[in-house]
Amino acid sequence: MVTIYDIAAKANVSAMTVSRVINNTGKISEKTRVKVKRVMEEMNYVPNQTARSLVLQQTKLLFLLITDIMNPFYTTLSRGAEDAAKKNGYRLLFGNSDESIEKEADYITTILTARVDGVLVAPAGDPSLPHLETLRKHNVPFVLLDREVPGIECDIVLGDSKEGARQLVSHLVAAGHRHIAMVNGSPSVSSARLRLQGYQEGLKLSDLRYNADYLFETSFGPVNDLTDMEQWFRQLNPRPTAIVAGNNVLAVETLRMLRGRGIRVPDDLSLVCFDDLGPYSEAEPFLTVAAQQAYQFGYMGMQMLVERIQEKETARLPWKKIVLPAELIIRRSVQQLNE
Amino acid sequence: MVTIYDIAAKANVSAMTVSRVINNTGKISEKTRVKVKRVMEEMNYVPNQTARSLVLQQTKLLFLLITDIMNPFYTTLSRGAEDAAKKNGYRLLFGNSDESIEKEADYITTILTARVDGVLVAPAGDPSLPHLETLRKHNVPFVLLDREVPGIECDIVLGDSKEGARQLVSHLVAAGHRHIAMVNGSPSVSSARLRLQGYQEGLKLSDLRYNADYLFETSFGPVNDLTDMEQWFRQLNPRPTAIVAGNNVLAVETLRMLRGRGIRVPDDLSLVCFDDLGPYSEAEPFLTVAAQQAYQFGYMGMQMLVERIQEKETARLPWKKIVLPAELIIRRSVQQLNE
DNA sequence: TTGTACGCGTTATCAA
DNA sequence: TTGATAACGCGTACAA
Repeated sequence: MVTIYDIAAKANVSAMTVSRVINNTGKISEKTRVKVKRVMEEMNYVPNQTARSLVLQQTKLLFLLITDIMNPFYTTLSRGAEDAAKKNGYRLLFGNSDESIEKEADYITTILTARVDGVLVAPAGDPSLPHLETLRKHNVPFVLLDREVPGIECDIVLGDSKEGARQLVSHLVAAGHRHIAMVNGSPSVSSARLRLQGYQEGLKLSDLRYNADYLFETSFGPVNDLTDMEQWFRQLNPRPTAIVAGNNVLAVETLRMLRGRGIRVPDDLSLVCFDDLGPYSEAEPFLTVAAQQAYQFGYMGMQMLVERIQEKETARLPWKKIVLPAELIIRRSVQQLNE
Repeated sequence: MVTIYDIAAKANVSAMTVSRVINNTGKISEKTRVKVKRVMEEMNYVPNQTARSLVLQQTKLLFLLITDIMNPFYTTLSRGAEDAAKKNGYRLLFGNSDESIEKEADYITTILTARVDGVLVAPAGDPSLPHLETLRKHNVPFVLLDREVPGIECDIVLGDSKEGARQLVSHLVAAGHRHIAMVNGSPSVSSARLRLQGYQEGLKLSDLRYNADYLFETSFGPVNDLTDMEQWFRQLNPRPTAIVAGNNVLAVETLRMLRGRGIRVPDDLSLVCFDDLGPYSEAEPFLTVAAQQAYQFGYMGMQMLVERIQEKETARLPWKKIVLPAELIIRRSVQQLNE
């Protein structure tokens, strides 16, 4: 491994001078600068970030913890975070908790030992609280994404889940639907709770009664075994004419379940959901959705994180909260019942 | 920051003893071990991976460079790599080159300065050669994924692109298609070249003539502007009855282009592609594809990488090459022309 | 079983 | 404008 000492020796200067050339600090004569640069080229010198981090007490490394790397919402969000990180001179580590508190705990350990400068977290749910407290205790700045965690105050980027869900229901009602079921994420996830509330409010606004039997709660991630959902659906009476899915993954899973039972969408049943499907929606504009600005979640969250890191020593700013609206995109998955 | 010295002071032992407790090395009396452990708990000690890396000359950090984080093939592959890395006690950094040689170059720098122990690379294309040579020069073990790069010898996991493409064509021919076009990735990407060869062989096997006009070459990534593809398609004479897409992203883009022109699949035109669409195919089994074992690409590639890292000092093993077969999955995007 | 001295590669501080 | 020295937190080698 080539070090600044190797460079220094070959260039007949001290290691410090080499360091100054590398970092553009201090005053250096043009002559030595050129000479040192040339030697660095010759020897294929690459600075050792590890040693640098050790003395500078910062890694210029940020971490993004998402809950589902297969979900286009999160991959799009990741692109936003990546772009913003790069723009600010940071590198980005990704982690994928799979909606699991246990895997999340592992990543928290990784984050602490890797001494990253900050973290962007989409928490697995309310039980993430101790993880966030750990980060706080160790002075690791973090910004929450997409989900609130009761008990912790921090910077956060959220979607307007309640309003989005309300719009989805209103859209269904306007199309003549009266029996509207919901397949939602776990109630331990704040966005799931708000979407349920929005669903309930939407019903109320149209003088429809909320029926708990019409609600199926699972995880926001892929559902390995559909039998529970199938059983829930089979015993619904009367059978709903429409289903609201709490997110895109659950919409896909619901679609899968319905297909297994020979039920066509939208002919036999209408389906809408939160979050868009990325490129698939463009290719095949099928699902009517409340689309979130996924890229912005990542980009703005990263901006907030970087600001928080850089203002660490200065005045403590109040926590910031950004709420991004969801946009109703009407496509073909809803049948018009009232003509 | 709490260091082993702080622990040592409070526990009335030397820093070395603390280090031994942490790493379970050397002989330590049960009494001091318990005492040290307790103090570590009390003080919320977290080992400093940076300092550790500096002295051990290894980071236990691996890097996965993919070319498209929005592509289900790569996200699935990532899951495989992640699982295998974790199983081997490594952490994983992700990077996304966006099919761009320039962004790839940036990541190569990141990789070198971060001093990761090894890299899994899906190269952007043949021009990636200097990047790989840089890694080689700096002694960073790497394994190539999905794409070969002429001029470099290394471990690699490939899909059987030629055979997969041949199968897709044969399937179309069997359905009565005679005018089969192809939308493919850049010829500077080895898998694109092989898929083109497979396409040509497939035609030949059925005594069909290869017509260069029927080939449209672009990037394997998202196509921002569809006008070129549209123009290509419009001037085709006779108009093909089927299109083979070089990967899933291009299939989606082709679908988008066709939709823009009011052409329905498969009614007006049939479409098949390399790579599956992940969960979407399950929900809506539409596209007929040559599916690759994406998860295995990542998992096996990571295994090879870890082996290569660990055998770095011992005998130099010959380069390994794994070729994974593609599986034809027949769905609804091909119209039967011959009844 | 435990401790001391040193080095990993870099930068900050202070002196020249 | 340049250099010598110490320090970042940890683990290895050797000594006690």
